[in-house]
This record gives sequence, C-alpha cells and structure tokens, in this order.
Amino acid sequence: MPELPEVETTLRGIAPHLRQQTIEQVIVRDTRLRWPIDPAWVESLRGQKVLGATRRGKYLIVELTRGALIMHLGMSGNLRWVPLATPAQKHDHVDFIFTNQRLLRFTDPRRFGAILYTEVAALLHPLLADLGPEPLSANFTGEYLWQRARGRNQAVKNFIMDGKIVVGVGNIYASEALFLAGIRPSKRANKVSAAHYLQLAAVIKTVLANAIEAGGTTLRDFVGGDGKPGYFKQQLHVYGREGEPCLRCATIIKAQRLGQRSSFYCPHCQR
DNA sequence: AAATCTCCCTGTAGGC
DNA sequence: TGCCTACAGGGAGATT
Repeated sequence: MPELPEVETTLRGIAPHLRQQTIEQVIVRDTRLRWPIDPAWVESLRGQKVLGATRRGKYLIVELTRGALIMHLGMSGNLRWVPLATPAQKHDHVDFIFTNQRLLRFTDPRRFGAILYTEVAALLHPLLADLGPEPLSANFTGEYLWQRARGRNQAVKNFIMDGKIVVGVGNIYASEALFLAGIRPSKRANKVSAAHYLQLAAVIKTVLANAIEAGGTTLRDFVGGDGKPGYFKQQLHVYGREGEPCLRCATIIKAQRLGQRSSFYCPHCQR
C-alpha cells in the first residue's frame, strides 16, 4: 500500500519520460475515485505541456502549462508507463496519452485514490496547504517532533501518522520506525522524551530512505512507475509479524489496534 | 483544539 | 465448490 517511499518510487519511475511532453488524449473509464473526476477539466488537459513532476507527502503533482494535476494512490493505486494500446483491464481507470506516444496508466482497484486538477499553485490547494514537513527534509527534526507533542495525549504512533505533524509516515513505516527507536506505539506522545524524539526523527528518515532505495514495499500489488514491485518487505522488522520472534531479541512480536489500525511491536525492545 | 469515529472500496483469507 | 464474514488501510470529514 503506497506510503511515501512507494509514491517517491512512482514519481521516479514516471518523471523521466514526462518532462516537456504534451498531453494528447486522456481516457477516463471510471470517474468514481475518491472524488469524482470532472469531465470538464479532463478536456482542458489536451494540448497542455508537462513542466515537471514533484511529490508532496503522498501526493503526486504534475505541473502543466495552465495548472497542475494532483494525484493520490490511496490504498491500492498505481501509476505506470505501459506500451501504447495495451488493452485496459479491470480497474484501469484513467489513461494519459502523450504526443510521444507514451501511455501513463492509473489503476486502482479500491478507488481510494484521487486525480484532481487545479488552476492555482498546487501547494496552495486545500488538501496540501496544511500539511506538515517532509520527513526527509532538514526542517523535520526530533526537536520539532518534541515541540509538537507538547499537550498531545494520543498514542505516539497516531501522532506520527498525522499528516499535519509530518507527511508520508503510514501504518507500515510508523510501526517500523517505532521499533527502530525503541518506543512502544501506544506510548502517549507527550510522554516520549526529547532524546527518544531525536532517535525517532532519525530512524524515520533512515527507514523511509532505505525503503525508497529498495523501490518501496510491495505487500500485494504495488508496482512503481516502471511497473516493477518493491523489495522493502524483506527488511520489515515488526510489521505483519505478530506471533513471530523479534529479530533482535526473539521475544514474540505483539499486535495491538491503535486508532483502528493494526500496530506491531516487540514488548521487550520497545518501552 | 484535540481526539475519535465513520466512511469510501474491493480483493483475499478463513470458517463452514 | 461456494457462500459468508472479517479484515486490510489513507485520510477527509463529521462528531465528540
């Protein structure tokens, strides 16, 4: 399921062939994504040139001559290059065809994903305007996390999964980062020490960077912009390992639901 | 303001 | 084999 590393992997896969290309045609087979796709702006895409592609949190932004596409992969989405005229399969909802005869295809079985168009600066869009810092940027630090945690009584796992605090940390990497930092997921955010937040910020950066390096985590059906799966699953320490021994101390990994999400931790390594 | 809850959706796994 | 149910989860929006 796409978290920040999977979105970054997608971006890196699609970006090289996007730049300076002109949209020739957009085929929408199903408008029913997170928000319905509006046929009015779909038509306005024709003839627009791609100025660049970026990422903000888990949102992909494709800057065009007169606006920008904002895309989200949701739970099960992927965006990848396929050979022109590849027959559309079930859940292949949108095709972008460029004048160089390349085909960018958006697939999303669960349809939690989104494709939006904005004529103002994408970063000012309501969905993006209030997002927290990028975890891999220099202004995301342990000091910042500790400051934001003052007065926060929620579980630290939910705290770091809040996009207003920091973007891109989803359920898998939150569990992994808390394991690597030795912090129990259920610990109240305002009870975590400043020293532990320094650790936490550092491991969030490394776990995300390593996952990007591995091409993301493919649990079931994720593929990057080049259509290939990611290999970070092999490096997961606790996620999905309930009942199995901790890789560090052999204590049995436990699962616990926090904020309607399953969380995994080692009772011995994480306090 | 902060925290929690509900909902959107389909594929898969497990029980019978 | 098929039917049924539970579960997975990003995150916006509503509610507490």
